[in-house]
Amino acid sequence: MDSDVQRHAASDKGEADDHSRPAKPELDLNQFLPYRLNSLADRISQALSRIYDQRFAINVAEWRVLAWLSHRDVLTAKQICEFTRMDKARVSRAVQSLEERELISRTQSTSDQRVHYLHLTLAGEELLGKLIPEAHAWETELVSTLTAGEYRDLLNTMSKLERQLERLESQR
Amino acid sequence: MDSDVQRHAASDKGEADDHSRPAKPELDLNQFLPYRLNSLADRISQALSRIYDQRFAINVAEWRVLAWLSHRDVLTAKQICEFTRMDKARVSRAVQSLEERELISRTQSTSDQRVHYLHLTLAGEELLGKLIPEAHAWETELVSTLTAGEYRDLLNTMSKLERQLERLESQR
DNA sequence: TAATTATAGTTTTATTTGAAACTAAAATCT
DNA sequence: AGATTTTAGTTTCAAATAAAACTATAATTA
Repeated sequence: MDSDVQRHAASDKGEADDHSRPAKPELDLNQFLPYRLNSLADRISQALSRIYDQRFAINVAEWRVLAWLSHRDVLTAKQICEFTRMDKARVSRAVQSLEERELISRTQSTSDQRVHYLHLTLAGEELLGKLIPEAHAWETELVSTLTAGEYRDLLNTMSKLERQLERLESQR
Repeated sequence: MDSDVQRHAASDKGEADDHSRPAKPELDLNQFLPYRLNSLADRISQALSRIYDQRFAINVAEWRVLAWLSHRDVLTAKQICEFTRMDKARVSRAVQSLEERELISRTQSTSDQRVHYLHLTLAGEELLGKLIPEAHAWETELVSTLTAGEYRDLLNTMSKLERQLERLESQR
């Protein structure tokens, strides 16, 4: 394959047989999981966000808020931060814009004046009624070349990586 | 084949008998590949970029440029754009900053005054000499819970998705 | 109960980024 | 050859974002 890529150490640099100098390090980004994962995710995200954006004028943050609300009915901004792992400022802005467009509404908690319960409005549900099937259809097309087993394994492997990430992050 | 993947579109909600109100759409983001992939990639990228950033004051764009140069010795900015799929402005800035720090150097092509050949300086190689092993070690830890087969399958599946993405993108 | 600390959410500030405009050089066309 | 278009790379501009400061409430503690 990419056999000859390996070669070309620190070769022609002149200091010739210098012992102290470290061998030329090399990294094939295409074999490097973080890079591969990131660029794949990026491409997918961009392709999909074209749907959100062009057809519904929704950005990714807004889409995530809506999607979680479709799933959980009532949530606070804090919870959305946790679930989506988005920054609270980003969530705050998404919520604000969705409320302005009356796709969601907020009701202040009586027991704690700081928290606001978020829920979809009818308009929000209607929008999701169109958007979700489209998103699903797109995903289906994307994964249409995978077998059911491959798809399942992919999600499983991703879960494993997530758990390991959890461990690594808690260590530091 | 990809049987059960198909399902759960706008399926069970049956616009059936109820005429006026649309059935409540629902999406479980945790089962939605684009979301899962994106948040996993994001977390990995962030964790890893802490290494680049804290220990070497390198951002992700710069890291990618360096990594490709470790791999290919001499590249133009254009090529780096293609390989990394990064915006040319972003590449331009990364190159600029790396050159200022003398981690890479540029030599103008004699045959075409517009292009500049980029290559690592000795300092750049030295930095990579430390950074690459660390990045590799981190990746190894990350995937340490996967079997060799799982890891291979993951990369394969990702390649499939990339190819499909290519197809989908060329269609539109 | 008063003072301190923590929490939910917003706003401000600075940075990052992509898109578009731009520059200079090359390639193509007439 | 001169005019037009393309290309490589940079700079400018506007939008998105994260981090930090901030506001208002609630919880803790002394």
